[in-house]
Amino acid sequence: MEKTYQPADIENRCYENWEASGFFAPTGKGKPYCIMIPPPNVTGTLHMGHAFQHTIMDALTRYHRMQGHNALWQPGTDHAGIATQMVVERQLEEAGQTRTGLGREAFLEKVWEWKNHSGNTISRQMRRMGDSVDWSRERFTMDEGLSRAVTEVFVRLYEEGLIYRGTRLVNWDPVLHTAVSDLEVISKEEDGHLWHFRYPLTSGDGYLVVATTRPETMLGDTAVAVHPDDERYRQLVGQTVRLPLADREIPIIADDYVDPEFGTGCVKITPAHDFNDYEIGLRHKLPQINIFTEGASISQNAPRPYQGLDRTEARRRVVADLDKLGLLEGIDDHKLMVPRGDRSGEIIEPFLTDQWFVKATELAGPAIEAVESGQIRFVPENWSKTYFEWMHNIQDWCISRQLWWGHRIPAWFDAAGNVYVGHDEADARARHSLDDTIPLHQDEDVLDTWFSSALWPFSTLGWPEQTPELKTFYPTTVLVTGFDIIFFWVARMIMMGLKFTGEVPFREVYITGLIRDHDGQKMSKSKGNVIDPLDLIDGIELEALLEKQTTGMMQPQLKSKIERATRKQFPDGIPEFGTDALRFTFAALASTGRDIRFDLNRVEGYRNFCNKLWNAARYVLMNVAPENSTAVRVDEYVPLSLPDRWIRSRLGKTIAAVQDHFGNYRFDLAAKALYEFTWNEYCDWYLELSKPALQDDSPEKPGTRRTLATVLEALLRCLHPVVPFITEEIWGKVAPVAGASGTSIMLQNFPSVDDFPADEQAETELAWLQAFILGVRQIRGEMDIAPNRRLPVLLRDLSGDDKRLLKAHSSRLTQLARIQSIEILDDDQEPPPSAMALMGGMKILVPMAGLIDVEAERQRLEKNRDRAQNNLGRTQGKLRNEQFMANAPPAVVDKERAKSAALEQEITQLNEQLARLDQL
RNA sequence: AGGCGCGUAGCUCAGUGGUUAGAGCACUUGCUUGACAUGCAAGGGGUCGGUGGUUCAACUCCACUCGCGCCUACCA
Repeated sequence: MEKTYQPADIENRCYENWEASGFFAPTGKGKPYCIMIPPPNVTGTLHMGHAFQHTIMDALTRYHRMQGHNALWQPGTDHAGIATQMVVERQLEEAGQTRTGLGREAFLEKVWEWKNHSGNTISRQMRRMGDSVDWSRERFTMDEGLSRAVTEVFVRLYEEGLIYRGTRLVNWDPVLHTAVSDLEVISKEEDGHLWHFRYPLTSGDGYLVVATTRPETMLGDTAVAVHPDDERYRQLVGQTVRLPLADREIPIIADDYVDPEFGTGCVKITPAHDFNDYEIGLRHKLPQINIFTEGASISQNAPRPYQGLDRTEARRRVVADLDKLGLLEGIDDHKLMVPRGDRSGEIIEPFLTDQWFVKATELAGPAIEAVESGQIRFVPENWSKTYFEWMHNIQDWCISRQLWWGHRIPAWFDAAGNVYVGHDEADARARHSLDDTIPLHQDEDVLDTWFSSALWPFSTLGWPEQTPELKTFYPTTVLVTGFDIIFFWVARMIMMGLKFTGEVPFREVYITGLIRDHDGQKMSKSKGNVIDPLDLIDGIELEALLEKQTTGMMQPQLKSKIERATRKQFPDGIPEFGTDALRFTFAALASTGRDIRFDLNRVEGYRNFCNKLWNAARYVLMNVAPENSTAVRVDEYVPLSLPDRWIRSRLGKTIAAVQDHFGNYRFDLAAKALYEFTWNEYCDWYLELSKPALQDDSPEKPGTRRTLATVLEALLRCLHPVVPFITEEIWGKVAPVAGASGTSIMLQNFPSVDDFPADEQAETELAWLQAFILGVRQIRGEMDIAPNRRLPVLLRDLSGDDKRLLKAHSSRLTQLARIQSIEILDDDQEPPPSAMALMGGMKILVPMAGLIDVEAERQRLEKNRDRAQNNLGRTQGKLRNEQFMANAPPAVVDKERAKSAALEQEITQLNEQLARLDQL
């Protein structure tokens, strides 16, 4: 073995071997365990959030596979309609082509080409991460099978009246020329203005003042509204005003919606361009005048002078023209929420169009019930509130998109505009008894990508066919995803799953935190703070990293800023950490919080952990490998020493803890338990304790060798779900000497607590040993005595146990504490001036002669005494408190009594020793 | 406006109604100890955001409060 762990060497080799051997496929035996991957955008790349979630899904899958479950981690990707279409359009643009120039069919060919080209990126990343997905079952939302599921669902929902087509106000992206769902609109506060306009009363005397943040929409006003109880305007209700510029007469109406306190208490009503106004318009049967085109310039429904103007230009002209007419009352600065498309970044227009909708309210009921009843459990539980919050206020879901890339809506129109829905054109005709002579054309639009994603848990398993996989793995076990897509995806999967399979799509939803950068910022391309997980695995030079951060930017003006930030954050680029270190980091960061700051130092720490494990294995192999000595016998009885018994007991408790934490999705605690056992117990203590026991003449040698190997072997299995590569590599070498066999660690059983039962006596005795060694080390450390200098040690006031344990373990003590000699003083023997450590009643003394500074020792003892004194004060305070004595459980009182006695003894001993120092 | 979360060591974070509140990183001191300097040993560092309450006992439970953040819905 190499002296340090070199991850790159082994990781690729390992994975290829696993994959080629078919180890990722479900075994077909045992309890089904299934995780559906949240399908990433096929043309994208995996970011840190994916890497994080994949680590968790893979750890769970490997863990359950090792528990003997029939484990399936189902991989796949989605077609990401808008995002992908945008990318391909941009590529066309660079080549001097346009989507419309190419035509639908040719364009789609281009998209498929791009999909095939870039789709590999994700699978390459996943393989590098060690993801044990069943590649043979990989699915894509636009696959034939999944597309059939989409059509089936659409047709059935349509026939049940749960999908309808209608003219509604929707969120319209005027750049992408498509409707988007309300979830795809990001509203942010921006600086704007509030313009006050005068609308002259038709009756001739005076005017009303309305306020607006969007002056250009006044061209489509069809009313002015006031609050019905507003005394100022009550007598005007029913009258009309003359809409300036448009020169239309519009009514003054009364509606509760108006807040009389805000502005002037008069609101202009533009039903075709505002969601609230739209509702008011419906209530009052107002006309809807659509004054925009699909590109948000002024349409022919507006007065001629404004037609064709862009919306921002139209705004300037409207304001200027009103000003000219003396109708501009004033302009105030005003902060308002501006809705922008999450893809285009452009201001979204409420826009009146024909779209397809899902009646979400009807699907929501059972979906709410499924979580309320506990059929689906959110982890952490609190996220169910977010889910309920949204589900109780759910709006109909606009599912049509004016795009080309996606599932084309299975609806056909005749010349009269009648719509016929079916699985395909022939089916549509058959269902509606239309003969072939009637010309039909298919709806041009496609479905929202999330529509197909909502079917993912069952469409990937073959639905609508009743496949064996569906029967076995559905409902799936757990969904692992981020809180940012609870509405987009989780809720919709629950609704669709229940509707079409009658069962929940998953039993549990584990909601992960969001990976943020070191400063707590969300990682995004525009901030230039995204990290490719592969760059942490393989490392990357600063220059290459800068190049990566600043290419393909949407806002090139930020380049220098990003460069500076990158140089500051990663002055030397990123070193190679390896997959396992990254995975361990993700596991360790997976606590219950919802923001996770990614800290490079943590990765480094866990890289060191891998190296520690590697070297522990090196040590074990040096000592157990048959070529160095006789083979370790695992099949016959050998006596086990105290350290052997102790480490086995500790391992058993670690295994139990890890199982517990996996069950509760506390990967941070699992990682911590594994880290602490490996480093602080196995390496720091057991390996050190094994050294004297491995001397040739030691009777403990056989037991120690066996324990070294068997504990390491089991530890590797315990670690494997989190760090698959290094454990596989080491296991291959350790298993044979530990009496284990098999082709791969990933097919072994997870270690069992039963094989490593608790041994409380061994734990107590080893704790004594540790305390002794620590006592001596403390004196050595604080007195600055060289580590290689062997110390003479005197002991006083030993209990029977002390004597017994000392006798049994003096050689261990001598080695680990680097002791020259141990001498037991009788009670009447006056010890020489010494530094002292206390172990219960027993005193450990290190004679000072030439070694120890009296003043330093005095300070050390005083510090210890003061600390003890403080504690004693607190403890005695409690014991003097009658209420405490009366109300606290007896066990707690006893504990305080014992503590008090021990502290008193300690203080007495320390004071005596301090008095001795004074006499020097 | 409503909902949710966070505030613990210099930094990133665990934590429990009753241990001396922990870890990693950083810091100080000493060490090339035959697995590992990606290491070993010892050490310093926190009135657990604030106030009040419940309790024999609060970092932990409750109320209020300050600060930060997120989500949903918004007053034109």
